[in-house]
Amino acid sequence: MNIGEVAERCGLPAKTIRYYEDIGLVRPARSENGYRSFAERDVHKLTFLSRARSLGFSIEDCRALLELYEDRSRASADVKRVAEQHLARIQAKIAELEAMQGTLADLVTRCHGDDRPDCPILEGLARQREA
Amino acid sequence: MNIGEVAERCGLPAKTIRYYEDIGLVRPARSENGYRSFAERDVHKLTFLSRARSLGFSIEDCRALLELYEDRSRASADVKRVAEQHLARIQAKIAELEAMQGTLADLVTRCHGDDRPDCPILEGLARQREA
DNA sequence: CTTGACCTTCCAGTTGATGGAAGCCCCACA
DNA sequence: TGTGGGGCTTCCATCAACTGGAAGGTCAAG
Repeated sequence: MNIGEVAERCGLPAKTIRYYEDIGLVRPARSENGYRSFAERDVHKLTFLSRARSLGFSIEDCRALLELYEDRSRASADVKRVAEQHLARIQAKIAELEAMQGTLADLVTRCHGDDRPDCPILEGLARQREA
Repeated sequence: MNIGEVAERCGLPAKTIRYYEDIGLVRPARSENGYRSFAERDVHKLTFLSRARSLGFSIEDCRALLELYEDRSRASADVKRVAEQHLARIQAKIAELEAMQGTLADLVTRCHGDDRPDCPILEGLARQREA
C-alpha cells in the first residue's frame, strides 16, 4: 500500500507519516521503485498514533504507548501510569486556561469597545500586579 | 538599569528580554560598556508584555497591543477586538482539552492498572474510531 | 590582582509538524 | 511514441517562543 492510501485510512497527512518514519515510529518496507510499502500492521500503528496524538499525548508518550501496545506481556499499570500523567497535564492546562479566560473575560466585559481611547484591558495589562 | 534588575522587576528572564529586543518589542539604550541600559518606560513595556504573555496572547498580539497601549489616540474597540479573538481561542482550546480529558479519564477509570496485559486504554487507542 | 557575578554575542536545540523545490515513476490517452 | 498529470521521493527551510550553553568582556570587592 502506498503512502497516499495509508494517509487516507489512518487520517494522517502523508507528510506526517514520513515524519513519523524519520523519527522511528514506523518502519514501512520499500518497493523496488523506492516507494514506501505499508503493511496492515503499519496502518494499525499509524491509526494508533493518530488516535493517541489526538488525545494530546506527546510523541515520546506515543512511542512508549506504541511499545506497550506491541508488547503482549505488558502490565496495564505501565499504560495507566503514562495516561494518568498525561491526564494530569491536561487538567493543569485546563486550569491555567480557565484562569486566563476568567481574567480576560472580565477585562473584555469592562471595555466599552468604542472609538474612545480609555480601555480597561490595556489598564489591566499595564497594572503592576496589584490585582 | 541593567538587564538583571529589569528581569527581576518585570518578571521575565533576562534571556527573554534580550529575545524581545531581537524581535523589536523593546529598544533599550546602550551604555558605553555595551550593556543594555533600560529606562522606566522600558520596564513598563516589559511588564506589560509579561502580563499579556501570561494571559496567553501571542507575540504578534502583544506587538499590536503594545502599539495600542502607546497610542494615546487609540480606539478601545481595537483593543477589545484583539482580546475577544484571543478569548475565543482560549475557549476553543479549553473545549478541546475538556474533550480529551473526558475520553482519557474514562479510559483511565476502566483500566485496572495491574500487572496483567489487558488494557482498555490501549484498546481504546487501537480501536478504529467506532466509538 | 584575582575571583566571581554579571554582562555581551552567537549558535544550536526544543516540539511536531508543514511548505516548497527539484526530480523520479507510472499510467492513460492520442 | 510522446506527453501530461498525479503521486512518489529527498532535502531544506520555517513556524512559536523561547532556552541552554559556549566564549569572552566588565566591574566591584577583597
